[in-house]
Amino acid sequence: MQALSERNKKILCAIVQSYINYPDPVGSRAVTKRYSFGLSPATIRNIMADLEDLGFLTQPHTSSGRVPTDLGYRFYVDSLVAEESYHPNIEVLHDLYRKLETLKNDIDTLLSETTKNLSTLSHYLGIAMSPRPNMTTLRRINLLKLGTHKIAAVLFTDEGLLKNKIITMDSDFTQRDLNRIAGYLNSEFAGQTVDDIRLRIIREMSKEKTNCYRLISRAMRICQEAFTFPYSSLFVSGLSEVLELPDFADLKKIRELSRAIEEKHNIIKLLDRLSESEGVQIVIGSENSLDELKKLSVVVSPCKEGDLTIGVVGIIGPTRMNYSRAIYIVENTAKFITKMLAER
Amino acid sequence: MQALSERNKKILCAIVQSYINYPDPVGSRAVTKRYSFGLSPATIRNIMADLEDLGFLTQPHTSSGRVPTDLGYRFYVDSLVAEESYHPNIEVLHDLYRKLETLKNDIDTLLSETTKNLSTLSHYLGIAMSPRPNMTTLRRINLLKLGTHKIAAVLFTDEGLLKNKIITMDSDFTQRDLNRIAGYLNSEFAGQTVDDIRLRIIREMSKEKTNCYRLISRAMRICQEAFTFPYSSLFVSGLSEVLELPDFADLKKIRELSRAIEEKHNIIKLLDRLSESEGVQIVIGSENSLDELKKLSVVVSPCKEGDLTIGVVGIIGPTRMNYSRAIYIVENTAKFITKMLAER
DNA sequence: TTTAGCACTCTCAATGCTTAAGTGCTAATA
DNA sequence: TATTAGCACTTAAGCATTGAGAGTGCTAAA
Repeated sequence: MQALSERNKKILCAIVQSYINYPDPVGSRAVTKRYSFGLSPATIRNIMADLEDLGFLTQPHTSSGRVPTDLGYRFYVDSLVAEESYHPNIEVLHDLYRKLETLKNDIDTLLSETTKNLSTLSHYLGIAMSPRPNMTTLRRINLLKLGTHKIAAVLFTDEGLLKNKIITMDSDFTQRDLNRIAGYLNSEFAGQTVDDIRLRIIREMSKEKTNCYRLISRAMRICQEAFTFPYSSLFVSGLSEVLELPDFADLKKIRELSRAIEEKHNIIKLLDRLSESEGVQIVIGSENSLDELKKLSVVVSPCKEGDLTIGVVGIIGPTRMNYSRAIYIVENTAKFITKMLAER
Repeated sequence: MQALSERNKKILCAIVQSYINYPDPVGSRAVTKRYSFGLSPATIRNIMADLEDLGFLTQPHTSSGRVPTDLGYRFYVDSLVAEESYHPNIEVLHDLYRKLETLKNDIDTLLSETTKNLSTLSHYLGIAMSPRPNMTTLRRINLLKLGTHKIAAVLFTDEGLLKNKIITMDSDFTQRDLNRIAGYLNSEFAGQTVDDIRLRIIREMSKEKTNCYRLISRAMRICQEAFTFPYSSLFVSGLSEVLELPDFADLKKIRELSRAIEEKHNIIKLLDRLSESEGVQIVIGSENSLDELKKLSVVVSPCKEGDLTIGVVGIIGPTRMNYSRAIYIVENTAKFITKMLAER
């Protein structure tokens, strides 16, 4: 079992390419017809058998054409340089995203609309996520008295997130109290991540018994609630788009897909991990650690402004995905969103 | 063509009931077997033919059992009094909703979790919607300076909604300016609905040229943005639940369903309309004005606290729905949510 | 008015048959 | 030695046929 010859690499890529374009297993004759390697079907057959032995291809059943394995797709994606594949014109993308300009102050709506763009462009599921509030850097906190025992905490972060929480307290506060507390919190905590702040609060709280400053002890109690955010918002759209694909022609596949996207929790974790790196990340089928995604591929890119991750955008689709196109779309979407958010 | 005899009504209901329990068209023999009317299949056949003529039943094809039409379901639902049908124990519901107690200050998360409850309980799609900010009554507005030219407007409404918006202005403001403007706005607008306020602002703006008070003219410009909310949040979940139903066994139906739930816009409008009435509302198949919903049924109930609508919860499922159970679930869910929100 | 009986209709699952696509292997060829 | 032509073999998929089963409508009898 020797390594891949240059020629065989090309043939492997051609097979993958062909399968991506036409949803049928590709046979030896199809390869000779669609690509001109100057080889006869019989030779291609031999090579295909070799590629199968190496784990790049499989046969759905004896005597049908070959289909790429996840390893095959991986090889193809890794050797994708500048495919001649047809992409949506950059202008089209530009126009689509220009329409979202007005939303740049409302991250959630912006991201949710972005997923619609992603899915109409790619015909796969569009996904987008705002940064987890827990990982963001506090710029400013304001406390507003809403009613007896009720306080609104308004958090504003470096990433441009504006989050609010209603807190119900045992004791009552005047707005003046709250201003002083907020002032204290800002001086102490501004510039730290919400997570770090939470940690510090827990430490402070344990010291609290011995703490004679009422201000601080009260501030701590408020914070404990204010800095606890239950979720990061994940937006998904384009289900009806995906259901048109031949890859999701049977009920079982659809069930799997729907389960995958209902477990937002898991996808959030995945995206969190993927958004640590830079640029477009691609996870193909079984490479995925999540069971629900083992038959799907994920193409995502973080939107980064310097070191700050201000969002993640991407696509989920079948492993038989037009990767070249998907990468192009995700890459440029990330660029547009980043630019838009940077201009705020 | 005479009106329905009492006996025929009972038989119609029995047929609908049977079809709801078992997903196969019901034949004359099945009726005599499952319900004891003391009549032979032949008689039932005659009656069924009559019921078909009256538009309550149809046959998928000559020589199969009958299936209720939307009119048939409507008749059944209207004559549902206290069905003996088996409902989830009220305790189960109670337990499920008690788990959401901690979310009562965060309406969006509360509603989103509620849809999950609704769908696991009913096996249909769970839906929930918070009131449109536009229709809510302003209790209080606060303006916070975020940075140069950037203001956060925090709105708090009688319904307990807390909304914020980031506004970018041409000119800069000090926090003192903003406080004065907010004070003015509160004295002028508190107690009015956001929609009314918008109207008034437009009127004020046209007078503005002649208005020499800088305070007011500035306030108006801020408001114009602050009181424009793009959407009302609709939560939907339970797709994978629904895909298990025999009613959605074929691809076409699933596509229709997925298109229906991606048009959130339309559903929001529908729910808005339905939430004006009180108690559980039921819309069956073609009774629905939306094309996407013409093959589905909707069971919803507003959550009302006095005159204030603080949310809508409900279920979307096939017309072949266990209405009795659905009504029970929706009714009690609405009660729990209302109670929970009233206790805030 | 109800019922039994019967011919008729339609779906559905199973069967067998044919076709088309594609393979692997062997032997001939450059 | 690598490539190719040829051929037997495998499998899925489409198609018509068949029979069973469920259900109907109608007629005539109770």
